[in-house]
Amino acid sequence: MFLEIRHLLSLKTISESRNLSEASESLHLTQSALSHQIKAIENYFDTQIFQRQHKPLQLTAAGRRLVELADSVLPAVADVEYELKQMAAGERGRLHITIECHACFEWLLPALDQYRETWPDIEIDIRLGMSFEPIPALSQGKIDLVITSDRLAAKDIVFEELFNYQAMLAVAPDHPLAKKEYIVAEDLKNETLITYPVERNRLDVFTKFLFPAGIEPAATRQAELTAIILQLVASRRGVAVLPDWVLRETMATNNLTTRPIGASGMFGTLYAAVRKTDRQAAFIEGFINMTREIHG
Amino acid sequence: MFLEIRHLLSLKTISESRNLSEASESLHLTQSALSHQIKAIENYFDTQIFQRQHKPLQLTAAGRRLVELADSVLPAVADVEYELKQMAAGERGRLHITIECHACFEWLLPALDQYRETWPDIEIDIRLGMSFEPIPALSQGKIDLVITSDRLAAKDIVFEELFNYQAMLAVAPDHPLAKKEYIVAEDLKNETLITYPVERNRLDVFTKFLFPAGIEPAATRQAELTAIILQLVASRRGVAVLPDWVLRETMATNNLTTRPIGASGMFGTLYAAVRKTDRQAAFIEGFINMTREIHG
DNA sequence: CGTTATAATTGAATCAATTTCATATTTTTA
DNA sequence: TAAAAATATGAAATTGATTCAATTATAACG
Repeated sequence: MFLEIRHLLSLKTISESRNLSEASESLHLTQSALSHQIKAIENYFDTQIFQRQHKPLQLTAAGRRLVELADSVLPAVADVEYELKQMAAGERGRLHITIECHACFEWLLPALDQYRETWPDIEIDIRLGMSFEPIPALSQGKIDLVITSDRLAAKDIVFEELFNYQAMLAVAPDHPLAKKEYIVAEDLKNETLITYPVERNRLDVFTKFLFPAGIEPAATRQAELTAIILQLVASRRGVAVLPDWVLRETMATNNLTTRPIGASGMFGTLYAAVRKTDRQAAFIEGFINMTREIHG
Repeated sequence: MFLEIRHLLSLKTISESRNLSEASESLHLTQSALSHQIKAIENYFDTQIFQRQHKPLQLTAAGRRLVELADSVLPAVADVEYELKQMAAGERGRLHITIECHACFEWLLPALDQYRETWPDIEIDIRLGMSFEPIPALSQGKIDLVITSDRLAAKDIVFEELFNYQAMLAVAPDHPLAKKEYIVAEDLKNETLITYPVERNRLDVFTKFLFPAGIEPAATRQAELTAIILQLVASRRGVAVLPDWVLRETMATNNLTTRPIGASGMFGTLYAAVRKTDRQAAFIEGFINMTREIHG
């Protein structure tokens, strides 16, 4: 490859000018530089590009082919350069989010609708993190943001605290447990516990509450969607432990009561994990700030 | 514009290699050069292109966009470079021919069929030269070859002799003039002269034969096609002056007799006019040699 | 977990290429 | 035909890219 973008730009400009001197001005070069440039191209290809000795600098067939190339290449390059600058400014980018907690859909989906308004050029996608470990995937650039409650060690990743939540037991208003001030592990011994379909050791109810007390619920059952879980609870088919933000909004409409887990409550924190290199990107900042505001 | 083809080529190669060193080998550069090149791009756009600190050198979103650009730009550039080299070698080019003499169609069209076989990548076109002066058009690159019998002065144009011809009077075999050894101007005083539809001063019969003798034919009539002229002559609707090569082939089939013009005959030469810069091009040489052989 | 091997970065020096400057040549215009 | 405008050219200067040598980082291995 001999040609460079520079050559194409010069050629294009010359073809749009009446003479070399005029072209050289708009290119911020001397006319001599252009003359040398053309000669170099003509030497390399061993063919004329301009019909010399004619007033309105006329292209030869070879010249026309080059200008044609310039016409297709230059705009493409200019576009990409513009896009890259936008990316660098954080106005454009990819935000592929993985969430580990199913319940997060409840606030994430409406939040993203709002986000899209401020960041129209960010390519958003959400994946449920099951088939792969999210933090390595983040390191490798397969995804761009992980919403998680585990702060794992990884040197090129930062964890930004989004908000705290309290896990609450959701029961039907006429359920016996609705009368208790707070729930202890033994209370669940005779209950059906409804959870999202994930491993037990990824559920706080088990890891932080039932396992330590050595208690096993009477039965467990899984449901994919939060709305289904809430309906099951309302119709007294079981109880569920959910973050307070899910329940706060739906308590009234779904006719539910919530009770704290344990005497001092069960709390957690949600983090946004991002690559250190992305941390300062405007569209990442924007996402973090927005979610903090929503839950502030 | 900051990006150059060089950058795109490096990027593309790196993206297809396992590491910088490997890429640098196929690019015939040191790995240091590549490292500097990448850094320059990253500095300019203020954004990462590769996910560092990971074994299989992984592209960032920005990097992917650049490789995408390279994928579209590099083949286009390579194609044009190849085409230009072909053009320089004369294997590819444009041969837009203008003919001034209508009769030339008779040998030109079959000749071009033959030419196309040897020069498949030459873009051929024929135009009847009426609306413009052919030699300036040639200078300006609007056309590439003029077939003419006038050798006009023009400094960037060369005239290559193709072949000589004799202008002959075509008459029906039982026409009184068929018995004469040769034709004198007065012989046409009582004849209908059939010509191609062009100005008189562009017809040799008038400029070289009738005007000097001050003779006007009894009538003139025009016909576009040589075949029509020949038919008209055969059916004794008039006489016509045509180059010998036209008549040689059709004399037998069309039942015609030919007679020389003047005691010493009327001769002419056909030239191919081309730009000096094109003269050496293989496909121009090819055209000239072919027509010379046909008429040799 | 430290050691070795491999790969990437960095800064300085070198080398190559492009641009400018000054001038000559060519072409156009009056 | 002279003057003006445009282009071409060669040498010097500048810019920019590449290499070299050394350092640092990363992966591989015992």
